[in-house]
Amino acid sequence: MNNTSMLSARRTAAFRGTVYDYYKRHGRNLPWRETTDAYQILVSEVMLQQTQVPRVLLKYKEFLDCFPHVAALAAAPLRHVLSAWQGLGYNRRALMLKQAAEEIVAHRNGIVPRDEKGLVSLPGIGPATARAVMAFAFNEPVILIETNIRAVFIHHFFTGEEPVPDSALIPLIEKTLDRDNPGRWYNALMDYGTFLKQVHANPARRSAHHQRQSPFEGSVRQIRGAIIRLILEKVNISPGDIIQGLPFDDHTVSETLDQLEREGIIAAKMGYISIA
DNA sequence: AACTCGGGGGC
DNA sequence: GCCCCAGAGTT
Repeated sequence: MNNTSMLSARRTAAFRGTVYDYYKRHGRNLPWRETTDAYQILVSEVMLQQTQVPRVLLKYKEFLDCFPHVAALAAAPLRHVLSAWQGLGYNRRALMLKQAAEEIVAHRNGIVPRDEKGLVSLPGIGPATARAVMAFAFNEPVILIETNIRAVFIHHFFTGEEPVPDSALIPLIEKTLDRDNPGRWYNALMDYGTFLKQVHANPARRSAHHQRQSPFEGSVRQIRGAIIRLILEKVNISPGDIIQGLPFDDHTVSETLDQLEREGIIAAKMGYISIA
């Protein structure tokens, strides 16, 4: 009952109807759905990696005002990019997005790749982001899997089953894909998945690929975020100032500074720390 | 396959 | 408190 051969044309049509019916009534109006500009969509997809829609809404337009096209982002100082990124978390995404923009300007004539291979070759862009850009910017009929889509297919086709690997979802996604408008279809799936999570225990938790996060309080990533904020506030700051200014273990802060430097997010020069 | 990377809101 | 989030990179 849960395999592809049992997914009849009738059930396929019914499933699409359920998803599209929800979308027509309760679909979200989101700014990145109002454009087909590949750069603007790429920015939204990177922001949305492990970050909820309401949070991205707070920063998206402002970010595009600061960096309206790929050349602007490529040419911008990382400090400005990180400032615009504050509130989104996972600061290295901002670094990689800027590096991707630099690569596009330097080696791709300023044009965002249209194919998965080209997109995935860019820093910070994996298969999910690449396919999302292909679906939403270029309306390509790719097989897109992310947490909302997992929620929908696991809820509808794998009742009570766990764990559910993506390999079991792919044939269903393939079969039910609306090839007349892949972009609209995936938007509808994601909105419907968000809805399902509100009324059921998160079905995506039954994905074989689901992973709980370690606690934030007391974590290294808490320290990393605090360090970046401190450097953005104060232009000339020494490692000692940072260590003294943060309520965390001195040695851990010191090692975290080294880590951020190795990643190319911050730089040490003449006894001062700055954004790289 | 398991772990790390932010930050905040829902419950 | 615990949970999650339009994932990617590293080991």
